[in-house]
Amino acid sequence: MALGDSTRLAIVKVLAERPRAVGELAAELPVSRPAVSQHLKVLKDAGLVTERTAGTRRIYRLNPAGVAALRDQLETFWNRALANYADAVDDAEEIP
Amino acid sequence: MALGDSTRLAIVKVLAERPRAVGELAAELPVSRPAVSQHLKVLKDAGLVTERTAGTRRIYRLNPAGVAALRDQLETFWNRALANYADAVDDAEEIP
DNA sequence: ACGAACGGTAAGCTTTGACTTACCGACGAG
DNA sequence: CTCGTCGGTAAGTCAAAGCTTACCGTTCGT
Repeated sequence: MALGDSTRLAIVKVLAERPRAVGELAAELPVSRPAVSQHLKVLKDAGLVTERTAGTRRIYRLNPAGVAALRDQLETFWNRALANYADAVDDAEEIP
Repeated sequence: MALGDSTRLAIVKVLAERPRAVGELAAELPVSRPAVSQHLKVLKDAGLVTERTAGTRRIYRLNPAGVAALRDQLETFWNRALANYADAVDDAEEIP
């Protein structure tokens, strides 16, 4: 999972507020700028962020499509898990 | 995140079908039984699974409360992220 | 009571991957 | 044209954590 790393999760949370340049992100996080760059590459490959060039700066923002896709994926998983649990309750409640 | 590891995610997916004993889980995964035990400890501490003793066997199942809690937590995050994106669209669409 | 099955724990190894420093190319300002 | 800013990439280091083997306690069947 692309959000498995805590730094990456922090980046996503910051970008959830508003788009940022790489240097801005690094300034708000306890890691160096290259580290942020590497994390952004992972997040971009995962489709969770998009990049926009503005002069010498690269503005990164969340990709709503990627975020929604991940959300839906998890949503179906939750539903299936909770549905199967409802069936399993029968076994547990045989003798109250 | 407790689901950051792929093996742990696989365990959760298997448990989403139906509860299993530790040995059963290990039989369906490409790792040893002790490895499964260690992952189950993490998942239990995270509140995602519960344990029930049945003779010499330990039956593990998903904890719907923990699953729902994580779901809600992510849900609020998605909503906030997508809401902020709607605001940011204004900047991008200034000059079509 | 004894043996087998089940599973948790400890110890150690190994590997993954996150981080830093160093370097280089791209772009804009002067 | 040149300098400063911004940021991606490479190389190397290091610590976190996942996996295995070995061991032990617990429980059930015979």
